[in-house]
Amino acid sequence: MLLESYVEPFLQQALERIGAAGLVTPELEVPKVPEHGDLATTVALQLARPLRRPPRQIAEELLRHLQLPPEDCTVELAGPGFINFRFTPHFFTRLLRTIADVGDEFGRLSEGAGKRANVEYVSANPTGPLHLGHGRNAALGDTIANLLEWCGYDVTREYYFNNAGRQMALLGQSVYARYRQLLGDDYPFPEDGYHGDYIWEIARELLHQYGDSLREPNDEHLNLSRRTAEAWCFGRIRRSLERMGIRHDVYFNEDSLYHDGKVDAIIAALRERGLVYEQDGALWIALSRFGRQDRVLVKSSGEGTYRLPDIAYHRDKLERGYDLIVDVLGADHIATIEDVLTALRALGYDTSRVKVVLHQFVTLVEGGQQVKMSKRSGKSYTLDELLEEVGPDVVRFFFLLRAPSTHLEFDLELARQQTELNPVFYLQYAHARICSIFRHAAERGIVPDETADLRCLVLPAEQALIKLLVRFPERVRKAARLYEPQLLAEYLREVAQAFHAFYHSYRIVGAETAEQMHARLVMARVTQRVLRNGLGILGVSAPERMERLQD
RNA sequence: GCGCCCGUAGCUCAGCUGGAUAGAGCAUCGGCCUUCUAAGCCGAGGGUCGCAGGUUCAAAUCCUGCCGGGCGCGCCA
Repeated sequence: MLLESYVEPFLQQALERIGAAGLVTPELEVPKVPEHGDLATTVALQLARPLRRPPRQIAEELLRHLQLPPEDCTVELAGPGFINFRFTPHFFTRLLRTIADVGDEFGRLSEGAGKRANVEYVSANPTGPLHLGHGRNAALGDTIANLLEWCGYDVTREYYFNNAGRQMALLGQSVYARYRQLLGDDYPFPEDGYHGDYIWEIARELLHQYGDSLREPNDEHLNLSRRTAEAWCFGRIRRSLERMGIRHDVYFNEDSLYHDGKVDAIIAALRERGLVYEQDGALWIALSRFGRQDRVLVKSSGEGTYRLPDIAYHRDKLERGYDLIVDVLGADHIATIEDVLTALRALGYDTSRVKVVLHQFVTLVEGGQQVKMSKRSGKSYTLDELLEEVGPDVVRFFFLLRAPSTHLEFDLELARQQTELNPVFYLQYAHARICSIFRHAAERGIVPDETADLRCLVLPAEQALIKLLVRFPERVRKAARLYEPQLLAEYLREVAQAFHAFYHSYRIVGAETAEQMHARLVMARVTQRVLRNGLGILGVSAPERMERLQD
């Protein structure tokens, strides 16, 4: 961003001089190989057609009009018509000075300042412990929220709590059945009941609290069983999330939508616009008018389907006036969320503020065998177990390393095995190393000079690191705009790599001159900030020291 | 059958709104610790980017078709 904004005016001017302004939008990109410079543009190639001239000739002419100060940047023509920009070492040390002066909060952006964003994530049904798929959703959603905060948004983290409907009744019945069985009664277990071990646990709690006083299977007792189960599951979910460093600002209860009339209001609004009709005793929403399928909103039993409160919930979020609403959802919600948004558009809402981030499923592999995850059968591998085995940093990083749109194969054996060599340690180690350098300096009574002259940082290893450091804000922006945290994770790996490489070849505290030492300390400080801030966005800790594993 | 996603190195995956020689980690092989932490550094091998067309000066990237895998498509959530 810094480099681009420096070049753009010069390029624009050159385009005007050759009479090609407006024909194409001049784009600048970072070449893949360093030999091609720090920035490149393909405008000459793109202009070949409209100008009906060979691209190299256009490039040559542009080159004559590109008047960049040679002490900052040199320009060259390459290949079929690329124009490459190469900035001078001095230019980069000046940039380093600029970003060093920004301070600890380097990377913060202001484009979202004054705007409010709502990020909804996890939103797992309170019918059991979280499993791995929820873990991915949690890591992704929380990181997206962090990214938006770094872009300046005022972010609300929200959990939509599905505590109404048939599934909750079923959960209560399952627990009640186990409770009765604990009492030694031959009580039938519900057909599609929840089979997990935790159901027994909740039943034991019920027994512990109420003894055999709930033996009569009436509504009150079943309701009590349901509420106990709900509270148990919710508490367990919150504890799991807290272990991952996640805390939502708002827990939105589905049943509140029924209590305060928001569900009825949706029906009334749809009816008013003629968007619903009755058939077979049920109330349908006419989505086929908008290229989708008609769906049942209210069952013939009088109960609403889940789509109904979902619409009410999203309407509520829209009416709360957020500038941006992000839904982080598993791939199985694709059809549903489209129905919801279609319904809201039909009601006259502008849904362009809603961004749906879909992530694919997590498949669990153990010993080359795929493990099926099903909550009802109770055979799922829980997020807690994973957190226990590899720790929160590894869990978060593992989930964030993949693009949301790709399927994530989670190999349990590999995860256990790789605890000691997980890529996350690579980043943390670079941070710990820098902390160690500052400790070392302090032990020697060295006070880093934050205002040091940086012009001596001209070695390739130093320049390579600086070039990466100046890109941090832009990478944050990009990861945020695309909702793809793995872009940031990959960038941080590059930064760590560049620092490790520098560290291996050169000394900081033991540098040849004091000037060099202080300049390198500034560079190390900025690297430390980038790593700490970047890891913070990913929700991964930045330890000040790490134990040596081998000798 | 219809919809969404994926197919890139032995394995798991990056590849930025099309760009110059396709990358990383792990695994394999070879070097490097009297030094601010070797959870590190340097190097090597390893690819018909699923297949076939199309658009383009330029395709892993965009379009179409096919093959293979995942997930949805309920008066379940």
